[in-house]
Amino acid sequence: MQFWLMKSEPTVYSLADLERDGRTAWEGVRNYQARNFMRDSMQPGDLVLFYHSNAEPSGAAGIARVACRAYPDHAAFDEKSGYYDQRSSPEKPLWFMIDVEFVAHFASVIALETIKGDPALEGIMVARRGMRLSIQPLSEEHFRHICKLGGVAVG
DNA sequence: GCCAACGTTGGC
DNA sequence: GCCAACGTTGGC
Repeated sequence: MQFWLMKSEPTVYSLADLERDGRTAWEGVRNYQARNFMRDSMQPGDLVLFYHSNAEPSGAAGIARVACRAYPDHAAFDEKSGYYDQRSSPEKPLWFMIDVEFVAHFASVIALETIKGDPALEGIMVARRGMRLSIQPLSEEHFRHICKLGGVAVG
């Protein structure tokens, strides 16, 4: 079992949206490193910190869970989609996605500022300056610590 | 294969 | 809205 952080702009898709939907396809990832994490490493049952970026405040909003193995991102095949990529086809898909399902909201958002200032979270990738990767691996210790800050018991 | 130009991300 | 960081593209 691995732990992940996944970013989403709440004005585009928030944790509250995921709670309403129950489960959603994480379409539109167009970065090779993030794609490789989804395609090669993410397993059903892995836990995810749902991170709100470009938000007030930006930070970890709650928890989601990986719901299935990676499969081709069909938004890349759809010419009308903003995520369309002509290099990807159903025969030879370039981009992949997973489904995530809602688990829990934190009592309040754990702000990036809080994460950066917490010695227990030293070295966490999201706190690194200029870190733009939208899917990041996370140590179990860091994951559990943030859940504790958020008032949610996991496992 | 180098690297400058360009586009995007995302905190602030 | 600004701009630093950094990924991608494309000319050579």
